[in-house]
Amino acid sequence: MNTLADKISDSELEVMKVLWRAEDALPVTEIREQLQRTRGWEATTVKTLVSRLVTKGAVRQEKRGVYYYSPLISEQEYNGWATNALIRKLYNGSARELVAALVHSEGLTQDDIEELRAMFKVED
Amino acid sequence: MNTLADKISDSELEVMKVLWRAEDALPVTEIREQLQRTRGWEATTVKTLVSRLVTKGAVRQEKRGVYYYSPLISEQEYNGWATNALIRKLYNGSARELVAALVHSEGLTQDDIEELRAMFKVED
DNA sequence: TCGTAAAGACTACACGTGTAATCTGCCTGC
DNA sequence: GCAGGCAGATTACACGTGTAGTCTTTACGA
Repeated sequence: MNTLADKISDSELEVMKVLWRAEDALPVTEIREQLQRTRGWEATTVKTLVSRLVTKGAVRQEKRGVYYYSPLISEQEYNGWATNALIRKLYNGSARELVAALVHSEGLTQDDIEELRAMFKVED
Repeated sequence: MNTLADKISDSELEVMKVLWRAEDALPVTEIREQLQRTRGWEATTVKTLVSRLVTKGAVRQEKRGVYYYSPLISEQEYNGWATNALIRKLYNGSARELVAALVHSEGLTQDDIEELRAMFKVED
């Protein structure tokens, strides 16, 4: 229902994405550098976001001279939670309804549909 | 990108749902009654939410003695926008990725999958 | 050795949101 | 005609979020 996941804000999510992409823990300098380029954020902004994530328990902080940060929740977990939240909010909790809506509303291209059909064949 | 849709808050969405379910415009009294039961909200809370929706342009207000309210955006539109926002935020803009994630993560039951397969067959 | 820069902590501040209370004017029933 | 109640407008207020600035400590280079 309400876990860590729905407490991560949009800006914080950008930080999570950086951490998810990294294979190892990152010092804030690294995170900052990426987000400075991609989002134009100031160093302190990034620091604030990282701190909030630590407080929320979504990111671990470990001291190796300077602090290094690594995610405590995986991208799959997060995406799963967020997606389920949407499904509950908009589609009466039915994932099938969501997919049906996508199919009927041009959210999917013909190619997507081909791929998905293949996927469904494999699934059982 | 950013339309009306992403400006409707969670509480406001509850109001929209009431309006979407109604075939005709509703006076605030009606809306309030439903939300009082289902959500336990005070009358003024409901009024605030409705007003904010009017300000945001998501709901139309017309005076028939007392004010009557009706949605200016449909549930399909809204769901479409919100779903696409999620897809952009979490799945690199690919609806197919979203569906793939659902299939792989037990979001769908076996029955759902059956139904979806049928749906895909019909789709082309 | 002293200044300067960087890391980290603390503070800031406006805006949206959830959730309401209060005020004011009007209509209705006694 | 007066009181009470309801519609509508205005105000409230704490919390999260986006986006930073400032203060403090520490280490390094000149």
